[in-house]
Amino acid sequence: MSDAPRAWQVVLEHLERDLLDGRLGPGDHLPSERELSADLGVGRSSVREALRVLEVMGLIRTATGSGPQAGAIVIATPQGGMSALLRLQVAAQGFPLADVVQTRLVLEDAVARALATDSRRDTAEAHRMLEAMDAAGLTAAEFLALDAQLHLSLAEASGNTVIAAMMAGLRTSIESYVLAGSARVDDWHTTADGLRAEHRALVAAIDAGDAEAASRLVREHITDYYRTTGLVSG
Amino acid sequence: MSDAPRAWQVVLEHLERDLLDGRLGPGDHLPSERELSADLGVGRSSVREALRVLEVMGLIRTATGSGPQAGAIVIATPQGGMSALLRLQVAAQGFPLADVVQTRLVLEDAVARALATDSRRDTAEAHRMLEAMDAAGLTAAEFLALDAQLHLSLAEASGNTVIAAMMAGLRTSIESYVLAGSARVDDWHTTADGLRAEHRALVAAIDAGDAEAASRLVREHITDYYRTTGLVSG
DNA sequence: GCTAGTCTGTGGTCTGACCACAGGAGGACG
DNA sequence: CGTCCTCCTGTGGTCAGACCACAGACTAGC
Repeated sequence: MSDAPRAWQVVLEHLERDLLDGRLGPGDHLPSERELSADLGVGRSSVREALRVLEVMGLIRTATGSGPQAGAIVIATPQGGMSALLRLQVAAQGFPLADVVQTRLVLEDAVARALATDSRRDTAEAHRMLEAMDAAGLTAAEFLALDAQLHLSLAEASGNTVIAAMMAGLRTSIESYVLAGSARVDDWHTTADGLRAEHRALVAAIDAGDAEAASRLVREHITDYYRTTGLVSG
Repeated sequence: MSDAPRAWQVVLEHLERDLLDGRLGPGDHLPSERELSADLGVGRSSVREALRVLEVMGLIRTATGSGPQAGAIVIATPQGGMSALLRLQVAAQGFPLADVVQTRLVLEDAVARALATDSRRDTAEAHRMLEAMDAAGLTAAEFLALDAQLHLSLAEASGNTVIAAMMAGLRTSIESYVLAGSARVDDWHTTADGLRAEHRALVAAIDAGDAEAASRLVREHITDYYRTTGLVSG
């Protein structure tokens, strides 16, 4: 029957259980590869395959050498893993671009509403991004990078780590398409000015606590960009 | 200098480029491990580490033997990868439970609204789940499994593969907690009846095209469960 | 007490060797 | 001629062993 658990799955499940049961937590060191190999009765290469998965998913980081920083350490940093997953799925055509954009719309809308109705919101980082985007001589790539950071800072300000990670991942997964879209715009300078104005209006609405306006502005902002660049019909 | 790209990253990036450039697509066979190893000038073990990542993320499936079904084949099935990622991140405490629940609320709300306003919606599968949940003698685990399928079928009916995958992943990541929550309920039978009624009301609102009611019902439905089971305060 | 060299253990990688498996090619047989 | 059966090939799955680079600890020497 299916009583053939693959060796690397044994390792992965063992480590997952250690995480769930609290034997492992953020900052802890994993046993060394050779130790895990011996303990679980599998080859070291199988251990490495499992560790590789955890590393790409952002659960651990590895370092060579010795000392407190060496070895595999649990660091739950979800954004990297989410970005990798979404980017690869889009590349493999598992996620249509339109679905990614629409999902971003849903999440951005939720973030804008949540922030506007949160009296303890902190939009300082977002304001810093707005300032940075005013700099003259920015290339489209630089501008869009700051644009991404602005949206991400809003997501992080909302306090929901899952949504922030998903937003970062969604953005990463379509980064190349967004950049390609900017090249299709005849007058990038004018477009950028429009984006700047939309950003300021959005943050202003959030600061004012106007959830409805913030929701409307963010949806228009995103929809407009994808329509003008022709990335997504509609 | 950080000019030390790790061998498995070379493989991963090579394959990602093949996917992006269309040289690889769903259904295609990857070169054999030994061939990739020779072509890229890395060891076979490094190739395997990269393939393992792609497999866990749901991008490929591998099979031994020979013939058309053997080898590594591109299959972009996002739900498995998303589930694994979210489950592990929750286990590693990268995602607080409350954030997962809140994100689910946002997505379910979006799904309910989208379905209600979509004239071409197909809720047949959801109705089948409703029927199945009426069966007598269901254990809590069985009931909750059907519950998950119901919500997932709604997400899939909305047509957004990204949201469907995220919902599946979010649900998986908190599956054990949801089940544990059911054990805390004094009178599960009554609770299950309440859930049945809420489900039917939700689907009815969707079928009636009443987005506002569907939104309100789904939010109450989810919030209620987590409050009664004491999993999330508030 | 300080410095410089050595030692130890880590991940990173490669090589080679098996195994189980599934299908195809070919021959043996009716 | 058709059918069945055996062998062969190529695949992923796994393991063992061997290096390497690295970073810190440890130690001998000054």
